[in-house]
Amino acid sequence: MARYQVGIRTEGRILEAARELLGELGLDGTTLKAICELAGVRVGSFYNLFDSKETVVLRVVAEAIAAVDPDPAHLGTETLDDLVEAYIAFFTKDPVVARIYVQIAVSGALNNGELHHRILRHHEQRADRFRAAMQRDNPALAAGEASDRTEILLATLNGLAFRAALDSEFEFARHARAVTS
Amino acid sequence: MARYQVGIRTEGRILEAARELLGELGLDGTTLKAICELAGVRVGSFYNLFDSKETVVLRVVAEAIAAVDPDPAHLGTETLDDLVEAYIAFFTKDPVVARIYVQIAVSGALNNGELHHRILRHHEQRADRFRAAMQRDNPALAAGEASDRTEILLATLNGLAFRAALDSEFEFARHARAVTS
DNA sequence: CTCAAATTAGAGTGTACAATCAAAATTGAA
DNA sequence: TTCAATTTTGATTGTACACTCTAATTTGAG
Repeated sequence: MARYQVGIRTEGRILEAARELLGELGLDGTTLKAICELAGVRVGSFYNLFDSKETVVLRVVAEAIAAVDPDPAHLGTETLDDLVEAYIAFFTKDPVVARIYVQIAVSGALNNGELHHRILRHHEQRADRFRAAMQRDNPALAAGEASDRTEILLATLNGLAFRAALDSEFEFARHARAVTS
Repeated sequence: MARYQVGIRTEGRILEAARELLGELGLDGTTLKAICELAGVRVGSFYNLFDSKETVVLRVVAEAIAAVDPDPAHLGTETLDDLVEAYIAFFTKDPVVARIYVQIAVSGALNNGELHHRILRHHEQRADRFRAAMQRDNPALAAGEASDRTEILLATLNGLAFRAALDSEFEFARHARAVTS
C-alpha cells in the first residue's frame, strides 16, 4: 500500500488530463485512450491506479464541487446566500463539468445502483446544508416547511443550470439570485 | 413516396416496440436489435423506415409529450394550471420516458448540434405558452416580469422532475403543485 | 546494496453496437 | 394482369470502446 512518489505524480497527471479533456470534450468525447495520451501514460498504468474510467470522472467532478465549497471545514457558519453563490460558481466556472454531473446523475441512476446511491446521498447532504442554513437565517421556520422550501430552491437551481446548459446565453446567475431575494 | 399498408403497419409495430422497451429498459438498455426482435422485423426493414435509432427514440418522446397536451389544437385557452398539470402528467405517467427526454437534452446538447436546436426550440415554445397563460391569468403583469417568472417556474418543474428521477419516492406532484399556489 | 513491492509497458481481448447493401419478395394502382 | 415502387431479408461491415494480462522495469525502505 505504501505509494511510490512516481505513482502519485502519474495519478496527478492522469487527473489533470481527465479534467482538461472532460472540460473540453464532455463525457462522451473523452476516451480513456485520449486521457492516457495526454497524460503520457500507457493504458496498463491507468488501470494500475484507477479501477475504471468512471472512477476518474467522478474524482474530477467531486473535486470541482469541493473547490467552491463555502465551508470546507464544516463549521456550520455558511449562510443560504453562500450556498447559492457556491452553486452558481460551480456551474459558472466550468459548465461542461457541471453538465457532466447532471449527465451522470440522469443516465447513471437507472443502470448503476451504486452510482445512484452516491448521487442521491450527495443531493441529500446538500439539501441538509441548505436546510440548516435556511433555519439559521430564520429560526422560526418549521422543519417540514424548511424541508419543502429547500427542495424547491434546489430544484429551481438545478433547473436553471439545466437551462443554462441548453443555451449559453441564458443569464443563469441573474435568475438564480432572483430566486433567493 | 406512396406508402404501402404493410409498411405503415410495420412502422407502427416498431414504434410500439420502441415505446415498450424504452419505458422498461431506458435509453441505454434499449438496443436496435431488441426493438427489431420485439417488432418481428429484420434490421434492414427498420432502416428502410427510420433513418436511425435516434429518430425512433425522438418520435416516442415527442408522442409522449403530445399525449398530455392540454390544448393540442392551439386554441390558446389553456390556463397556467392546465400547463403545470400537463407537465406533471408527463413525468408521472411514464417517468422512464420523461427521464430519457432529460437524458437526450443533457447529453445531446453539446455533441449534436441539430438535436440541440430541436430541444432548445421545444423549450422556447413551451416557455411561450406558459408566459401567454400567465399573462392571461394576470393581464397587469409586465412582459419582462412574466418572462422571468416563466423561466423560474419551468426551471423549478424541470428540477423537481430531475429530483424525482433520482428517487422514485419523491413526491413530485405535491411539490410541483406547491410552486404555483 | 538488496529485494520485495510498486509501477509501467503495450499488445491483446472482448464485445456490443449501429448501420449498410444488394438481392429477393410483396404490394397495389392502372 | 402487369410491373414499377415499396418493403423485406440477413449476412456483413465497421469500429470505437473499456478493460485485461504478463512480463519487464523502477523505486525506495532497511
